[in-house]
Amino acid sequence: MLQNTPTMKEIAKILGVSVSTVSRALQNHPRIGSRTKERVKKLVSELHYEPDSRAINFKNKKSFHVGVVLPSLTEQFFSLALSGIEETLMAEGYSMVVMQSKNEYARETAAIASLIKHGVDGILVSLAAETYNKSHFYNATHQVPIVFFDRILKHPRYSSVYVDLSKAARDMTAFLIAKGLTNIALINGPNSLQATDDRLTGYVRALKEHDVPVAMEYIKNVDLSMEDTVQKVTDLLDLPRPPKVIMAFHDYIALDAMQVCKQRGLKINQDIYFVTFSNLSFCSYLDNPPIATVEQFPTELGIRASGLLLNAMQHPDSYEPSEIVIAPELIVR
Amino acid sequence: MLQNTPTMKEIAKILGVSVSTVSRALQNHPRIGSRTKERVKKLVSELHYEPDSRAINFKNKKSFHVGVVLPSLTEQFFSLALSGIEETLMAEGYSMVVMQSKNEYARETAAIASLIKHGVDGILVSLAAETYNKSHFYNATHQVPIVFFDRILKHPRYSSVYVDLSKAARDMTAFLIAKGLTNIALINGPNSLQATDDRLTGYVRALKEHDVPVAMEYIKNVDLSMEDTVQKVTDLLDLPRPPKVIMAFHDYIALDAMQVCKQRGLKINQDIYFVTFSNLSFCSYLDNPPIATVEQFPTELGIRASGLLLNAMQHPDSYEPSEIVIAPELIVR
DNA sequence: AAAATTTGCGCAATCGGTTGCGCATTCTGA
DNA sequence: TCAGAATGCGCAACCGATTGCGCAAATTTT
Repeated sequence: MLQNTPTMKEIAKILGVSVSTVSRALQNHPRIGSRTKERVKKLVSELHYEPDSRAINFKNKKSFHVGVVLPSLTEQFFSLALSGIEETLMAEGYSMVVMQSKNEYARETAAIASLIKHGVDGILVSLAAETYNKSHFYNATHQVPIVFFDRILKHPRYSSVYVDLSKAARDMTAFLIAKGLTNIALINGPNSLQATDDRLTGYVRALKEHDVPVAMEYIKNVDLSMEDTVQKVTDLLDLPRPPKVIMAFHDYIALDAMQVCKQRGLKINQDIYFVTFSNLSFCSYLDNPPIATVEQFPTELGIRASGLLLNAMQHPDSYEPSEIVIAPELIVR
Repeated sequence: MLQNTPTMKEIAKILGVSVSTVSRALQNHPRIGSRTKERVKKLVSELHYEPDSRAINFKNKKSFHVGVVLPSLTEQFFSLALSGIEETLMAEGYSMVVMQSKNEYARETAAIASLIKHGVDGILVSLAAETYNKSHFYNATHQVPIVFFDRILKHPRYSSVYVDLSKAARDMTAFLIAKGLTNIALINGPNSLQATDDRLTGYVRALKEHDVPVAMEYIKNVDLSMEDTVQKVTDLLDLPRPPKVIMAFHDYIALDAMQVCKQRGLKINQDIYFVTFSNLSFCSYLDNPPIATVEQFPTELGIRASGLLLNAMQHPDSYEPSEIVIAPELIVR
C-alpha cells in the first residue's frame, strides 16, 4: 500500500544522467543546462520524488528537531507554554518532540537520554518535581544546548526563562494586607522546586515589610496529591486561629481546598478567601472564584525559551547562557 | 562550550583497530575477542562516545519519530489524547513530534508537509475544523502510514479511532426524555466535522424513537467563537417556546451558554438544564455543573490510535487500514 | 584559425555508522 | 603432524544525498 519514493539514483538512471546532475538540477545550479533541468524536474514531479530527509539531516548534522521535556501535557499551564513553543519553532522550520516526565525523576532522565539518542538539535526543559539529582543534564549538555523554562535549574551553564514568583508572592501578600487581610496561609509546592522557595521568600518579605508576624503554622508544603491537600487544609482550619485567606500556589490546589472549606460549612469569599498563582481560564466561570490571582504568561514563557534555544542552535559558537525573567501580573477579580 | 562526541573512526584510530571492529565490539559480536571488546568499551565510556543517531536512522531508514497533528494543544481533550499517545509511543521507543493546526486548513497542510520533510515514520491526525479539502493526506500517504483519531476522515484507505458520538447523543437524549425533559436544544459543532453529523443523527433518532417531535429551531451549529455561542443561545432563549435543556457539544460552550442564561436571570439546574459531550475535570468544581455529560475517554483514544499506527509502522507489508470505535459512557451527576 | 572562456556534466569523496566476506592465526581432533 | 574448524579482525560496499574538481565540447574572443 505504501509506495516509497524513488531515490536520486533511480531518477538519474531513467534519465541517463548522473546523480550529481539530478541533485544540481533540483537546486537550479547554473552549470546545469536548462533542457536537463526541465527533464529532471518533470520526472521528479511525475514520480513524486521527495528527498530523503534522513539522508539530508545526516549530511548536515542537523535534524531540525527540538526536544521538550515537561512535567505534564495535561496541565493547562504547560499546554499553553507548549503552544507558544510550537509556534515559535515552526516559524523557524524546527519541529518539537515532546515528552512528559510526570514529575518523576526516572522518566525525566529517560526522556533526556531518548531525545539525545533521537538526535535533537536542542532541548527545552521544565523540571520534574522529583528531580533532585541533576547529573543527567550535565551529560546531555555535551551534546546539545539546553534551555530551562518555568521550573528551572539555576546554574551558570544553562539558559533559563522564568517568572519572578518572589515578586508575585510579595505583591499578592501586600495586596491582601492592604485589604486588611493579614491572616494569610500559604499552601506552597514541593520543596525541590525553585519556585517554592521564591514564593516563600516574597510572602515572608511582604509580611515583614508590613510588620505582620510570620506564623510558621500558616506555611504548608503539599505534594501534588489531593489527599495531601485535604490534610494540610484541614490542619490549617483546625488551628486555634485559622487563616482568613489561603494563598494556593495552583488553581487546582485551591479548588480542592475550597471543597474542604465548603464541607466544613465555610462560605467562600465570605468566611474565607482564596488567592492563587495560576490564572487558569476556567476559574472565571466559578460562582466564587479566588479573589485574586497571578498571570504568569505561560505562552510568553514558551516563546522566550524557544527564542533562546533557537539562538543557541543557530549560533553555537557565540552562544552564552543567559537568563530571562518575566514579570508576573497581579489580577484582582 | 558544546563539545561533540568522537566518531567511531577516532575511537578506532586511537586503539589501532578498524572501524568495523569498534562497531562490532559495541554490539558484542561473538567474533570479536573479549580483550578487544573491553578496550573499546573502556575508551568509549572515557570519551563519552555516543553513536550518531542521524547516521543510524539514515542507515535503517527509520527515524523512530511519529508526527501528531491536532487542532489545539490547549484543549484538555487533546491534551489527554496526546498524553496517551506519548506514553504508548515512548514504551516502544518512538517519540512524538507535535504540531497544532489551530483548526486552520493552511496550518494543517503545512504541518503534514513539514512532518514528511522531517522524515517521520508515521502520522496521527485529528482534523482541523476548517479542513474540507483532504488532498494533502492522499499525497502524504505515499510516504508514511496515517491514522486518524477523534476527528477522523472516513475513507477506506485510512485507519481511524473515534468515539461513537451518535450513540452518545442518542443515550443522552433518551436519558433526558426519560426525566421528562423533552424540550431539548442541541448546540452542535462545525458542519465540516463528522462528529457534528453523528451527534445530530443520534439526537434525532432518540427523539423519533420516543415520539418527540424534532424542532428545527432547537438545532444550532456554532463556530468556535464565543460571540457565536452567545448569539445562538440568545436565539434559543428568545424562542416563543424556549428549550428546557441545552445539550452543548463541548463544556466550554456550555459554560459560555450558562453565562448568557445567568445574565437573563435564569437559574441553572432549575429554570434550565445543561448537558454536554465532554467530561472535563473542572466542571465537577462548579456549583451547578451540567446534570449529565459524556465520557469520551480521550486518553484511551490516543492509546488506541498510537497502537494502530505502531502496528502499521512495524509491519508495513501486512498493514491493512482498520477502524476502532470506542463506546462513550453517559455520566449523570 | 588558434586561444581563451564558458557551458554541461560526471567522478569520486564524504557524512558515520553496519555488515558480508575473506584472510590470517590459533586451536582442536584423529 | 596435519587437515579442518574456530577465532579475531580488516577491507570495502552501502544507505542517499551534496559538492569540489576535472574533463570535454561548445562558444566566444583576438
